[in-house]
Amino acid sequence: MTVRVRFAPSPTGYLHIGGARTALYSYLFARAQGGKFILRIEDTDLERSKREYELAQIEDLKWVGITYDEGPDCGGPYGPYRQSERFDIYQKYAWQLVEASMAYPCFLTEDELAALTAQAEAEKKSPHVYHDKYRSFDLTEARKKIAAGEPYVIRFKNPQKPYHFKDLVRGDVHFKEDMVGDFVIIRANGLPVYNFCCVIDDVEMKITHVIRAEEHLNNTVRQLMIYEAIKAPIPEFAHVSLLIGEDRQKLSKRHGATSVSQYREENYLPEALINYLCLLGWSHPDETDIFSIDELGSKFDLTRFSKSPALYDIQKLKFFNEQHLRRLPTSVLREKLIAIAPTDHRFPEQTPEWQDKFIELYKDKIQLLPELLEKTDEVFRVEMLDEPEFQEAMSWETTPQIREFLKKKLDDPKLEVMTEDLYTQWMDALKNELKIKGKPLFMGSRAVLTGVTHGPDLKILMALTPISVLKERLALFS
RNA sequence: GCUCCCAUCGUCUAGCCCGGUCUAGGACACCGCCUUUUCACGGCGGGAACAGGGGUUCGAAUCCCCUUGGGAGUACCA
Repeated sequence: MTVRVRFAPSPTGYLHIGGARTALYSYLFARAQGGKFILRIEDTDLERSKREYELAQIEDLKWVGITYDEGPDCGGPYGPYRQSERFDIYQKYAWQLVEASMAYPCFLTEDELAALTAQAEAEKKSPHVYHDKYRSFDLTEARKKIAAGEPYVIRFKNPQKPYHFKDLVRGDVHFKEDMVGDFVIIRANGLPVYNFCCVIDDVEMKITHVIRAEEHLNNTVRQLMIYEAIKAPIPEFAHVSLLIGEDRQKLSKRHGATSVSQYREENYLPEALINYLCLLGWSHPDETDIFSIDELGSKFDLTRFSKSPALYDIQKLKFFNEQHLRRLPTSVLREKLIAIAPTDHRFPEQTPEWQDKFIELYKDKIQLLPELLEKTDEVFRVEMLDEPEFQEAMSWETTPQIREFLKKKLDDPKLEVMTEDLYTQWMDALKNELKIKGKPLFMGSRAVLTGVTHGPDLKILMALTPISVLKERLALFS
Protein backbone atom coordinates (compact mmCIF):
# COMPACT_ATOMS: atom_id res chain seq x y z
CA MET A 1 0.00 0.00 0.00
CA THR A 2 1.49 3.36 -0.93
CA VAL A 3 1.63 5.94 1.77
CA ARG A 4 -0.59 8.94 1.09
CA VAL A 5 -0.38 11.96 3.38
CA ARG A 6 -2.18 15.24 3.13
CA PHE A 7 -1.88 18.77 4.40
CA ALA A 8 -5.29 20.37 4.68
CA PRO A 9 -5.16 24.07 5.51
CA SER A 10 -8.13 26.34 5.47
CA PRO A 11 -7.56 29.50 3.50
CA THR A 12 -8.64 31.95 6.15
CA GLY A 13 -5.29 33.64 6.52
CA TYR A 14 -1.66 33.38 5.57
CA LEU A 15 0.32 30.20 6.16
CA HIS A 16 1.09 29.94 9.84
CA ILE A 17 4.45 28.60 10.99
CA GLY A 18 2.61 25.88 12.87
CA GLY A 19 0.88 24.95 9.64
CA ALA A 20 4.17 24.98 7.81
CA ARG A 21 5.54 22.61 10.42
CA THR A 22 2.76 20.04 10.06
CA ALA A 23 2.97 20.39 6.30
CA LEU A 24 6.69 19.75 6.57
CA TYR A 25 6.26 16.61 8.69
CA SER A 26 3.64 15.28 6.30
CA TYR A 27 5.81 16.04 3.31
CA LEU A 28 8.91 14.56 4.90
CA PHE A 29 7.07 11.41 5.87
CA ALA A 30 5.62 10.93 2.39
CA ARG A 31 9.07 11.44 0.88
CA ALA A 32 10.79 9.08 3.28
CA GLN A 33 8.20 6.41 2.57
CA GLY A 34 8.19 6.89 -1.18
CA GLY A 35 4.56 7.95 -0.92
CA LYS A 36 2.43 10.83 -2.15
CA PHE A 37 1.87 14.18 -0.56
CA ILE A 38 -1.45 15.88 -1.18
CA LEU A 39 -2.62 19.43 -0.64
CA ARG A 40 -6.30 19.81 0.11
CA ILE A 41 -7.97 23.14 0.67
CA GLU A 42 -10.56 23.11 3.45
CA ASP A 43 -12.70 26.05 2.47
CA THR A 44 -16.10 25.02 3.79
CA ASP A 45 -16.30 28.17 5.87
CA LEU A 46 -17.37 30.36 2.98
CA GLU A 47 -17.44 33.47 5.13
CA ARG A 48 -13.79 33.40 6.10
CA SER A 49 -12.19 31.52 3.24
CA LYS A 50 -10.60 33.58 0.50
CA ARG A 51 -8.98 32.49 -2.73
CA GLU A 52 -6.34 35.12 -2.14
CA TYR A 53 -5.24 33.29 1.01
CA GLU A 54 -5.21 29.96 -0.78
CA LEU A 55 -2.84 31.38 -3.37
CA ALA A 56 -0.69 32.98 -0.70
CA GLN A 57 -0.42 29.74 1.25
CA ILE A 58 0.57 27.81 -1.85
CA GLU A 59 3.23 30.38 -2.57
CA ASP A 60 4.58 30.13 0.97
CA LEU A 61 4.65 26.35 0.78
CA LYS A 62 6.67 26.57 -2.39
CA TRP A 63 8.96 29.14 -0.85
CA VAL A 64 9.93 26.83 1.99
CA GLY A 65 10.49 24.04 -0.50
CA ILE A 66 7.47 21.86 0.17
CA THR A 67 6.03 20.48 -3.04
CA TYR A 68 2.98 18.29 -3.44
CA ASP A 69 1.98 15.60 -5.89
CA GLU A 70 -1.72 16.34 -5.93
CA GLY A 71 -3.50 19.57 -5.19
CA PRO A 72 -5.98 22.20 -6.32
CA ASP A 73 -3.67 23.81 -8.84
CA CYS A 74 -2.07 20.66 -10.24
CA GLY A 75 -4.94 18.20 -10.02
CA GLY A 76 -4.63 14.47 -9.40
CA PRO A 77 -6.62 11.25 -9.52
CA TYR A 78 -8.84 12.02 -6.51
CA GLY A 79 -9.81 15.61 -7.21
CA PRO A 80 -11.17 18.12 -6.89
CA TYR A 81 -8.87 19.14 -4.04
CA ARG A 82 -10.90 22.08 -2.85
CA GLN A 83 -13.72 21.18 -0.50
CA SER A 84 -15.96 23.88 -1.86
CA GLU A 85 -16.00 21.93 -5.10
CA ARG A 86 -17.01 18.70 -3.40
CA PHE A 87 -20.25 19.68 -1.69
CA ASP A 88 -22.33 17.16 -3.63
CA ILE A 89 -20.08 14.36 -2.38
CA TYR A 90 -20.69 15.31 1.25
CA GLN A 91 -24.43 15.62 0.62
CA LYS A 92 -24.47 12.15 -0.85
CA TYR A 93 -22.68 10.64 2.14
CA ALA A 94 -24.78 12.57 4.62
CA TRP A 95 -28.05 11.38 3.12
CA GLN A 96 -26.77 7.83 2.96
CA LEU A 97 -26.25 8.08 6.69
CA VAL A 98 -29.71 9.53 7.14
CA GLU A 99 -31.23 6.70 5.15
CA ALA A 100 -29.32 4.21 7.27
CA SER A 101 -30.66 5.94 10.39
CA MET A 102 -27.16 6.88 11.48
CA ALA A 103 -27.84 10.57 11.12
CA TYR A 104 -31.00 12.62 11.18
CA PRO A 105 -32.43 15.89 9.99
CA CYS A 106 -32.83 18.09 13.02
CA PHE A 107 -35.41 20.87 13.02
CA LEU A 108 -34.55 22.31 16.39
CA THR A 109 -34.81 26.09 16.37
CA GLU A 110 -32.09 28.22 17.84
CA ASP A 111 -34.23 29.00 20.85
CA GLU A 112 -34.98 25.37 21.51
CA LEU A 113 -31.31 24.56 21.26
CA ALA A 114 -30.34 27.35 23.63
CA ALA A 115 -32.93 26.11 26.11
CA LEU A 116 -31.55 22.59 25.98
CA THR A 117 -28.02 23.79 26.53
CA ALA A 118 -29.09 26.01 29.40
CA GLN A 119 -30.94 23.13 30.99
CA ALA A 120 -27.91 20.84 30.71
CA GLU A 121 -25.80 23.55 32.24
CA ALA A 122 -28.22 23.99 35.10
CA GLU A 123 -28.10 20.27 35.76
CA LYS A 124 -24.30 20.44 35.67
CA LYS A 125 -24.20 18.05 32.75
CA SER A 126 -22.10 18.40 29.63
CA PRO A 127 -23.54 21.11 27.43
CA HIS A 128 -23.99 18.78 24.51
CA VAL A 129 -27.26 16.94 24.20
CA TYR A 130 -28.76 14.11 22.33
CA HIS A 131 -31.65 15.56 20.44
CA ASP A 132 -34.22 13.00 21.37
CA LYS A 133 -36.95 14.93 19.71
CA TYR A 134 -35.62 14.05 16.29
CA ARG A 135 -33.38 11.06 16.87
CA SER A 136 -36.14 8.72 15.82
CA PHE A 137 -37.80 10.10 12.80
CA ASP A 138 -39.88 9.27 9.82
CA LEU A 139 -37.91 9.89 6.69
CA THR A 140 -40.88 10.75 4.45
CA GLU A 141 -42.20 13.07 7.12
CA ALA A 142 -38.82 14.77 7.36
CA ARG A 143 -38.56 15.06 3.61
CA LYS A 144 -41.95 16.73 3.56
CA LYS A 145 -40.85 19.34 6.09
CA ILE A 146 -37.71 19.98 4.12
CA ALA A 147 -39.67 20.36 0.93
CA ALA A 148 -41.87 22.84 2.74
CA GLY A 149 -38.78 24.90 3.36
CA GLU A 150 -38.36 24.29 7.06
CA PRO A 151 -34.75 24.97 8.12
CA TYR A 152 -32.78 21.97 9.33
CA VAL A 153 -29.33 20.61 9.93
CA ILE A 154 -28.17 17.03 9.67
CA ARG A 155 -26.86 15.61 12.90
CA PHE A 156 -24.82 12.51 13.34
CA LYS A 157 -26.42 10.02 15.69
CA ASN A 158 -23.82 9.41 18.37
CA PRO A 159 -23.57 5.65 19.05
CA GLN A 160 -22.92 6.55 22.70
CA LYS A 161 -20.10 4.14 23.32
CA PRO A 162 -16.43 4.56 24.16
CA TYR A 163 -13.85 4.86 21.41
CA HIS A 164 -10.15 4.43 21.34
CA PHE A 165 -7.38 4.51 18.81
CA LYS A 166 -3.64 4.17 18.62
CA ASP A 167 -1.90 7.42 17.96
CA LEU A 168 1.59 7.26 16.49
CA VAL A 169 2.86 9.92 18.85
CA ARG A 170 0.57 9.62 21.83
CA GLY A 171 0.05 5.89 22.02
CA ASP A 172 -3.36 4.56 23.07
CA VAL A 173 -5.93 7.29 23.42
CA HIS A 174 -9.28 6.55 25.00
CA PHE A 175 -12.44 8.58 24.80
CA LYS A 176 -15.32 8.04 27.16
CA GLU A 177 -18.76 7.69 25.65
CA ASP A 178 -20.20 10.98 26.78
CA MET A 179 -17.67 13.29 25.23
CA VAL A 180 -19.77 14.73 22.47
CA GLY A 181 -23.42 14.82 21.61
CA ASP A 182 -25.18 14.43 18.31
CA PHE A 183 -23.00 16.77 16.35
CA VAL A 184 -23.90 18.62 13.20
CA ILE A 185 -22.47 17.28 9.97
CA ILE A 186 -24.43 19.43 7.51
CA ARG A 187 -25.23 22.99 8.46
CA ALA A 188 -28.51 24.81 7.87
CA ASN A 189 -27.00 26.40 4.79
CA GLY A 190 -26.35 22.96 3.35
CA LEU A 191 -22.60 23.08 3.83
CA PRO A 192 -20.74 20.33 5.63
CA VAL A 193 -18.78 20.76 8.80
CA TYR A 194 -15.07 20.10 9.25
CA ASN A 195 -15.22 16.83 11.16
CA PHE A 196 -17.45 15.35 8.51
CA CYS A 197 -15.86 16.38 5.25
CA CYS A 198 -12.40 15.79 6.61
CA VAL A 199 -13.24 12.13 7.04
CA ILE A 200 -15.05 11.81 3.74
CA ASP A 201 -12.12 13.35 1.88
CA ASP A 202 -9.50 11.34 3.70
CA VAL A 203 -11.41 8.22 2.75
CA GLU A 204 -12.06 9.25 -0.84
CA MET A 205 -8.49 10.41 -1.29
CA LYS A 206 -7.17 7.17 0.18
CA ILE A 207 -5.17 8.93 2.86
CA THR A 208 -3.15 6.43 4.90
CA HIS A 209 -1.60 8.72 7.52
CA VAL A 210 -3.07 11.79 9.11
CA ILE A 211 -0.41 14.04 10.62
CA ARG A 212 -1.89 17.09 12.30
CA ALA A 213 -1.61 19.31 15.34
CA GLU A 214 -2.65 18.18 18.79
CA GLU A 215 -5.52 20.62 18.89
CA HIS A 216 -7.33 18.09 16.71
CA LEU A 217 -6.89 15.23 19.13
CA ASN A 218 -10.36 15.62 20.60
CA ASN A 219 -11.89 15.84 17.14
CA THR A 220 -10.69 12.36 16.46
CA VAL A 221 -13.53 10.83 18.47
CA ARG A 222 -16.12 12.36 16.12
CA GLN A 223 -14.14 11.29 13.14
CA LEU A 224 -13.79 7.76 14.45
CA MET A 225 -17.58 7.56 14.64
CA ILE A 226 -17.90 8.64 11.04
CA TYR A 227 -15.28 6.22 9.78
CA GLU A 228 -17.19 3.49 11.54
CA ALA A 229 -20.54 4.60 10.17
CA ILE A 230 -19.40 4.66 6.58
CA LYS A 231 -17.45 1.44 7.08
CA ALA A 232 -14.18 2.92 5.94
CA PRO A 233 -10.73 1.86 7.09
CA ILE A 234 -9.24 4.12 9.74
CA PRO A 235 -5.95 5.75 8.80
CA GLU A 236 -2.97 6.03 11.11
CA PHE A 237 -3.02 9.19 13.19
CA ALA A 238 -0.12 11.23 14.48
CA HIS A 239 -1.04 14.20 16.63
CA VAL A 240 1.96 16.43 16.83
CA SER A 241 2.53 18.67 19.84
CA LEU A 242 1.64 22.31 19.59
CA LEU A 243 3.91 25.29 19.10
CA ILE A 244 3.61 27.70 22.01
CA GLY A 245 4.72 31.27 22.72
CA GLU A 246 6.54 32.91 25.62
CA ASP A 247 3.40 32.67 27.74
CA ARG A 248 3.20 28.92 27.05
CA GLN A 249 -0.08 29.30 25.20
CA LYS A 250 -0.81 28.10 21.71
CA LEU A 251 1.16 30.22 19.27
CA SER A 252 -1.03 32.85 17.65
CA LYS A 253 -0.85 36.24 16.00
CA ARG A 254 -0.47 38.08 19.27
CA HIS A 255 2.90 36.39 19.72
CA GLY A 256 4.38 38.42 16.89
CA ALA A 257 5.61 37.11 13.58
CA THR A 258 3.74 33.86 13.13
CA SER A 259 3.16 33.71 9.42
CA VAL A 260 5.65 32.32 6.96
CA SER A 261 5.29 35.35 4.70
CA GLN A 262 6.63 37.60 7.45
CA TYR A 263 9.83 35.64 7.57
CA ARG A 264 10.11 35.76 3.84
CA GLU A 265 9.70 39.52 3.94
CA GLU A 266 12.39 39.80 6.59
CA ASN A 267 14.68 37.79 4.34
CA TYR A 268 15.09 34.75 6.48
CA LEU A 269 16.38 31.77 4.54
CA PRO A 270 13.57 29.26 3.91
CA GLU A 271 15.94 26.37 4.57
CA ALA A 272 16.73 27.83 7.99
CA LEU A 273 13.08 28.30 8.93
CA ILE A 274 12.27 24.77 7.86
CA ASN A 275 15.29 23.31 9.64
CA TYR A 276 14.34 25.03 12.87
CA LEU A 277 10.66 24.12 12.60
CA CYS A 278 11.56 20.52 11.92
CA LEU A 279 13.47 20.32 15.19
CA LEU A 280 10.68 21.78 17.30
CA GLY A 281 9.10 18.62 18.58
CA TRP A 282 11.10 16.18 16.53
CA SER A 283 14.69 15.06 16.92
CA HIS A 284 17.16 13.86 14.36
CA PRO A 285 18.25 10.24 14.96
CA ASP A 286 21.91 11.29 14.72
CA GLU A 287 21.33 14.36 16.89
CA THR A 288 22.42 16.49 13.96
CA ASP A 289 20.99 19.96 14.07
CA ILE A 290 21.90 21.80 10.91
CA PHE A 291 20.58 20.09 7.78
CA SER A 292 18.47 20.60 4.70
CA ILE A 293 15.32 18.76 3.69
CA ASP A 294 17.29 16.82 1.11
CA GLU A 295 19.99 15.83 3.57
CA LEU A 296 17.35 14.56 5.93
CA GLY A 297 16.03 12.31 3.19
CA SER A 298 14.82 8.97 4.43
CA LYS A 299 15.92 9.58 8.02
CA PHE A 300 12.59 11.14 8.88
CA ASP A 301 10.19 8.93 10.77
CA LEU A 302 7.17 9.23 13.01
CA THR A 303 8.73 7.72 16.12
CA ARG A 304 10.88 10.63 17.22
CA PHE A 305 8.24 13.16 18.16
CA SER A 306 8.22 14.85 21.51
CA LYS A 307 4.85 14.77 23.22
CA SER A 308 5.09 18.06 25.02
CA PRO A 309 4.53 21.43 23.41
CA ALA A 310 7.54 23.32 22.04
CA LEU A 311 8.27 26.96 22.68
CA TYR A 312 8.98 28.94 19.56
CA ASP A 313 12.18 30.93 20.05
CA ILE A 314 13.19 33.53 17.49
CA GLN A 315 16.69 33.74 18.89
CA LYS A 316 17.31 30.13 18.01
CA LEU A 317 15.76 30.60 14.58
CA LYS A 318 18.32 33.33 13.98
CA PHE A 319 21.08 30.93 14.90
CA PHE A 320 19.80 28.48 12.28
CA ASN A 321 19.62 31.29 9.78
CA GLU A 322 23.21 32.25 10.52
CA GLN A 323 24.35 28.67 10.03
CA HIS A 324 22.55 28.29 6.73
CA LEU A 325 23.84 31.64 5.56
CA ARG A 326 27.37 30.38 6.03
CA ARG A 327 26.68 27.34 3.97
CA LEU A 328 25.82 29.43 0.95
CA PRO A 329 28.49 30.08 -1.69
CA THR A 330 29.53 33.69 -2.10
CA SER A 331 28.06 33.92 -5.58
CA VAL A 332 24.64 32.90 -4.30
CA LEU A 333 24.87 35.40 -1.47
CA ARG A 334 25.81 38.07 -3.98
CA GLU A 335 22.76 37.39 -6.13
CA LYS A 336 20.47 37.38 -3.14
CA LEU A 337 21.86 40.68 -1.91
CA ILE A 338 21.38 42.31 -5.27
CA ALA A 339 17.82 41.04 -5.32
CA ILE A 340 16.91 42.44 -1.92
CA ALA A 341 18.87 45.71 -2.04
CA PRO A 342 16.78 48.89 -2.01
CA THR A 343 16.94 50.78 -5.32
CA ASP A 344 19.30 53.49 -4.07
CA HIS A 345 21.64 51.10 -2.29
CA ARG A 346 25.37 51.16 -3.00
CA PHE A 347 25.91 47.43 -3.08
CA PRO A 348 24.48 46.62 -6.52
CA GLU A 349 26.60 49.38 -8.09
CA GLN A 350 29.88 47.71 -7.19
CA THR A 351 31.82 45.29 -9.36
CA PRO A 352 31.24 41.56 -8.77
CA GLU A 353 34.84 41.26 -7.55
CA TRP A 354 34.25 43.95 -4.96
CA GLN A 355 30.96 42.37 -3.95
CA ASP A 356 32.50 38.96 -3.44
CA LYS A 357 35.37 40.32 -1.40
CA PHE A 358 32.95 42.32 0.69
CA ILE A 359 30.72 39.31 1.33
CA GLU A 360 33.62 37.15 2.39
CA LEU A 361 34.81 39.85 4.73
CA TYR A 362 31.50 40.16 6.53
CA LYS A 363 29.50 36.97 6.12
CA ASP A 364 30.59 35.48 9.43
CA LYS A 365 29.42 38.51 11.31
CA ILE A 366 25.75 38.40 10.52
CA GLN A 367 22.64 36.39 11.24
CA LEU A 368 20.29 37.89 8.68
CA LEU A 369 20.93 38.77 5.07
CA PRO A 370 19.93 42.46 5.29
CA GLU A 371 22.57 42.98 7.99
CA LEU A 372 25.16 42.36 5.31
CA LEU A 373 23.73 45.21 3.28
CA GLU A 374 23.98 47.45 6.32
CA LYS A 375 27.66 46.63 6.57
CA THR A 376 28.38 48.65 3.43
CA ASP A 377 28.06 51.60 5.76
CA GLU A 378 31.31 50.64 7.40
CA VAL A 379 33.02 50.95 4.04
CA PHE A 380 31.55 54.25 2.90
CA ARG A 381 30.60 56.11 6.04
CA VAL A 382 32.56 59.30 6.77
CA GLU A 383 32.24 60.07 10.44
CA MET A 384 33.97 59.53 13.73
CA LEU A 385 32.15 57.32 16.15
CA ASP A 386 32.14 58.69 19.62
CA GLU A 387 33.28 55.84 21.79
CA PRO A 388 35.81 55.64 24.65
CA GLU A 389 38.28 53.43 22.78
CA PHE A 390 38.26 55.88 19.92
CA GLN A 391 38.94 58.85 22.16
CA GLU A 392 41.79 56.93 23.68
CA ALA A 393 43.34 56.18 20.30
CA MET A 394 43.07 59.83 19.36
CA SER A 395 44.87 60.90 22.50
CA TRP A 396 48.03 59.00 21.64
CA GLU A 397 50.84 61.25 20.46
CA THR A 398 51.58 58.95 17.52
CA THR A 399 48.11 59.20 16.05
CA PRO A 400 48.52 62.69 14.51
CA GLN A 401 51.81 61.50 12.99
CA ILE A 402 50.05 58.55 11.41
CA ARG A 403 47.36 60.82 10.10
CA GLU A 404 49.90 63.23 8.53
CA PHE A 405 51.78 60.37 6.96
CA LEU A 406 48.68 58.78 5.48
CA LYS A 407 47.33 62.12 4.31
CA LYS A 408 50.49 62.71 2.32
CA LYS A 409 50.29 59.25 0.77
CA LEU A 410 46.66 59.70 -0.14
CA ASP A 411 47.28 63.11 -1.69
CA ASP A 412 49.54 61.53 -4.28
CA PRO A 413 47.80 62.39 -7.58
CA LYS A 414 49.02 59.16 -9.14
CA LEU A 415 47.12 57.15 -6.55
CA GLU A 416 43.93 55.71 -8.03
CA VAL A 417 42.92 52.67 -6.06
CA MET A 418 43.70 51.31 -2.67
CA THR A 419 45.08 47.77 -2.52
CA GLU A 420 46.05 45.32 0.16
CA ASP A 421 49.69 45.58 -0.87
CA LEU A 422 49.68 49.32 -0.67
CA TYR A 423 48.24 49.21 2.80
CA THR A 424 50.94 46.77 3.87
CA GLN A 425 53.63 49.03 2.41
CA TRP A 426 52.29 52.00 4.30
CA MET A 427 52.20 50.11 7.55
CA ASP A 428 55.78 48.98 6.99
CA ALA A 429 56.85 52.52 6.27
CA LEU A 430 55.14 53.76 9.41
CA LYS A 431 56.96 51.15 11.37
CA ASN A 432 60.38 51.71 9.81
CA GLU A 433 60.41 55.44 9.21
CA LEU A 434 58.36 56.76 12.12
CA LYS A 435 59.19 53.90 14.47
CA ILE A 436 55.57 53.44 15.43
CA LYS A 437 54.55 49.89 16.25
CA GLY A 438 52.18 47.68 18.17
CA LYS A 439 48.82 48.84 19.32
CA PRO A 440 49.42 52.56 18.60
CA LEU A 441 50.23 51.68 14.99
CA PHE A 442 47.35 49.38 14.25
CA MET A 443 44.72 50.91 16.45
CA GLY A 444 45.81 54.40 15.52
CA SER A 445 45.64 53.79 11.81
CA ARG A 446 42.33 52.02 12.14
CA ALA A 447 40.89 54.97 14.05
CA VAL A 448 42.18 57.46 11.55
CA LEU A 449 41.25 55.47 8.46
CA THR A 450 37.85 54.20 9.48
CA GLY A 451 36.61 56.47 12.23
CA VAL A 452 36.10 53.47 14.53
CA THR A 453 38.32 51.29 16.67
CA HIS A 454 36.94 47.94 15.75
CA GLY A 455 35.87 46.18 12.60
CA PRO A 456 36.98 43.55 10.14
CA ASP A 457 40.48 42.85 8.83
CA LEU A 458 41.77 46.33 8.03
CA LYS A 459 43.91 45.25 5.10
CA ILE A 460 40.95 43.81 3.23
CA LEU A 461 38.63 46.57 4.30
CA MET A 462 41.07 49.15 2.90
CA ALA A 463 41.15 47.42 -0.45
CA LEU A 464 37.37 47.86 -0.59
CA THR A 465 37.33 51.50 0.39
CA PRO A 466 37.47 54.25 -2.27
CA ILE A 467 40.38 56.69 -2.01
CA SER A 468 37.96 59.59 -1.90
CA VAL A 469 36.29 58.22 1.21
CA LEU A 470 39.64 57.78 2.93
CA LYS A 471 40.62 61.36 2.12
CA GLU A 472 37.37 62.70 3.47
CA ARG A 473 37.85 60.75 6.68
CA LEU A 474 41.33 62.13 7.19
CA ALA A 475 40.03 65.60 6.53
CA LEU A 476 37.69 65.23 9.48
CA PHE A 477 40.57 65.69 11.84
CA SER A 478 41.93 69.00 10.62
C1' G B 1 -17.27 22.14 35.15
C1' C B 2 -16.35 17.92 31.93
C1' U B 3 -13.06 15.24 28.39
C1' C B 4 -8.30 14.43 26.30
C1' C B 5 -3.08 15.23 26.38
C1' C B 6 1.63 16.55 28.62
C1' A B 7 5.81 17.07 32.58
C1' U B 8 14.55 16.21 31.87
C1' C B 9 19.00 22.67 32.26
C1' G B 10 15.86 29.62 31.18
C1' U B 11 14.70 27.39 25.96
C1' C B 12 14.86 23.13 22.10
C1' U B 13 16.04 18.28 23.23
C1' A B 14 18.96 12.93 23.90
C1' G B 15 18.11 9.09 27.31
C1' C B 16 12.37 6.36 28.89
C1' C B 17 9.49 1.46 25.16
C1' C B 18 13.78 -3.07 26.49
C1' G B 19 15.50 -0.27 34.74
C1' G B 20 22.24 -0.63 36.15
C1' U B 21 26.91 1.77 30.92
C1' C B 22 23.50 8.73 33.62
C1' U B 23 28.28 11.93 39.36
C1' A B 24 22.01 12.73 33.02
C1' G B 25 24.61 13.91 26.82
C1' G B 26 24.03 17.75 22.85
C1' A B 27 22.26 22.61 20.97
C1' C B 28 20.54 27.98 21.70
C1' A B 29 21.36 31.91 25.13
C1' C B 30 24.67 33.54 29.11
C1' C B 31 29.69 33.82 31.54
C1' G B 32 35.16 32.95 31.43
C1' C B 33 39.79 31.79 28.95
C1' C B 34 42.70 31.12 24.38
C1' U B 35 43.20 32.94 19.41
C1' U B 36 42.92 37.71 16.75
C1' U B 37 47.90 43.81 18.23
C1' U B 38 40.55 45.57 17.02
C1' C B 39 35.60 43.39 16.38
C1' A B 40 33.70 38.96 14.91
C1' C B 41 34.55 33.80 13.58
C1' G B 42 36.82 29.64 15.77
C1' G B 43 38.75 26.60 19.94
C1' C B 44 38.51 25.31 25.09
C1' G B 45 35.96 25.61 29.70
C1' G B 46 31.81 27.06 33.31
C1' G B 47 27.08 27.59 35.72
C1' A B 48 22.32 25.31 34.66
C1' A B 49 17.45 19.97 34.72
C1' C B 50 15.10 14.28 35.85
C1' A B 51 7.93 18.83 39.22
C1' G B 52 6.60 16.56 44.36
C1' G B 53 5.23 12.24 47.13
C1' G B 54 4.54 7.18 47.53
C1' G B 55 5.39 2.30 45.80
C1' U B 56 7.88 -2.08 42.79
C1' U B 57 13.17 -3.48 42.74
C1' C B 58 19.55 -5.28 45.07
C1' G B 59 19.11 -0.87 41.87
C1' A B 60 14.33 4.05 38.96
C1' A B 61 15.11 9.90 34.82
C1' U B 62 13.48 5.06 32.99
C1' C B 63 7.94 0.71 35.48
C1' C B 64 3.08 1.61 38.65
C1' C B 65 -0.10 4.95 41.66
C1' C B 66 -1.35 9.67 43.73
C1' U B 67 -0.67 14.98 44.03
C1' U B 68 0.64 19.39 41.80
C1' G B 69 1.47 22.21 37.60
C1' G B 70 0.74 23.22 32.35
C1' G B 71 -1.78 22.84 27.63
C1' A B 72 -5.84 21.62 24.29
C1' G B 73 -10.86 20.68 23.30
C1' U B 74 -15.79 21.19 24.79
C1' A B 75 -19.43 25.32 17.83
C1' C B 76 -24.16 25.21 12.30
C1' C B 77 -14.51 27.50 12.97
C1' A B 78 -10.96 24.50 11.17
